[in-house]
Amino acid sequence: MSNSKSEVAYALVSERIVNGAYSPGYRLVLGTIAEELGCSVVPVREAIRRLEAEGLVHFTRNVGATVAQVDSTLYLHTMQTLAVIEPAATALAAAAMDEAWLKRAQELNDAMRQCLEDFNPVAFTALNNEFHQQLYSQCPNPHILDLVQRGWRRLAAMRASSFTHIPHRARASVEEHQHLLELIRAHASPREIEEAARTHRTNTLNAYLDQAGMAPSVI
Amino acid sequence: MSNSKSEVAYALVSERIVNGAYSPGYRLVLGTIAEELGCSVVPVREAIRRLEAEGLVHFTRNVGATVAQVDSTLYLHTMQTLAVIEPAATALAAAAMDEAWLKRAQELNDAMRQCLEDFNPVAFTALNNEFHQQLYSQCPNPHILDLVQRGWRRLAAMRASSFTHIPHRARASVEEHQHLLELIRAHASPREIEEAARTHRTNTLNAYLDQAGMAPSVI
DNA sequence: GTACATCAAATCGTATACGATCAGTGTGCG
DNA sequence: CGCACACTGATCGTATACGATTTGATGTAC
Repeated sequence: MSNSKSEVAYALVSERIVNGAYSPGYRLVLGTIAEELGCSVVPVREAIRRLEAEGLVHFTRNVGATVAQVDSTLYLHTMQTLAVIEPAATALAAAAMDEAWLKRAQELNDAMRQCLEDFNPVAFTALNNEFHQQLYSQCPNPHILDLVQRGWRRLAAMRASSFTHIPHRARASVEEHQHLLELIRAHASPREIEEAARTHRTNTLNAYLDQAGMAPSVI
Repeated sequence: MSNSKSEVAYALVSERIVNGAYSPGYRLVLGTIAEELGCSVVPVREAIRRLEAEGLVHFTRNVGATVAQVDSTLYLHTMQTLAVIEPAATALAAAAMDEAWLKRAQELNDAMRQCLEDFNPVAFTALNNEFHQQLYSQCPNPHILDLVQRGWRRLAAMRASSFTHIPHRARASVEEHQHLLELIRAHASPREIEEAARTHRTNTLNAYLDQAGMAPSVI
């Protein structure tokens, strides 16, 4: 028995938020979830508080928890944070990347390119997530790695509200990925790699901001 | 009654860790803390889990919690994370900085310079913290701001082993602060400000690493 | 003397119970 | 007719109780 009940509760609620079963604003009642899980409210409570700390749910004392509402400001803030952290994680990870890792990343990006031909945006998004994870997963700094993963989780949670639909960025993304891979393959300096990764992320963020009629991010 | 008991417990334990009353490795027993607070273990448990999420305590299932051990690796990771985030926070905050804020920051740095003359390292460290907080506190992105504050809290918790060991950095710090202030005053680009702030932090980190006989940080 | 099984104390994990707090609703008064 | 206030149902916050797990020690066999 490796899992405590509070971990089970955490996994369940977390999963449902990320895959959209609980949409933003949905009210999370401790008693109801506990009943569904066949346990008492105590472990559920702990799970909810953990989710609150990650920003996936909003919690008000004596009132209860709801799945975090997504608005463009929240998206901006999350994406901006990721724009700072993920490139750093990638740059740190680059040193630890061997041929096998690079090969896998290259395959993922090639598959993304294929998705462009096939007009398959769902697969494209999935591959995009996997590609980025492949790049930063070797980051030797666990704090930074953790922050990046949290950021992506939050983005995944708000994917349901179709914030990430910026189709005309897809082709440029693939090219920017390719450039990044070539820098890593050539053992470019960490700063160059970080710079390229940040440009990639900032471009995506600004494409969204532009579409929403907002000013571009200063970072 | 604005504070719940779990918040009180959180504040108490947190305070004791940061000010050193609970030193690293100290065993945090739920029942004992609950008794001291005059409440049951449930709120204490929640507080401990929150502290775990922040990295201030280490928690093992069915065993218990201890104050996080500090080693040079942990210091490196925390400092490296801060080296990525804090400069970004400062750059974002720069746009929102008015004259009053700049003036206050200048006063703090001048006071630090005075501490150099007076050989007052304790006051110097306190002013240093305040100076940095002054810089990033106006950051309009609450996620980034939160991450920076958590980083500083962790450093505070391990302060015993950090800043006091690299006194020769103090004078350079003041000069780097001054440079940063001048960039902000001149409305330099966010990237320039970020670059200067990162150089400042990386220099401090590398001074520590060098002294510890470790290789400099790649970021 | 060492290795292993067994046991007991300490501590955590969770269930249940009850008091506290809040949002919504209805009623009385202005 | 509108506002203020008390009431009510739902839900959270915490106390208490007990079972589950770990750890370290003790005893026994080899």
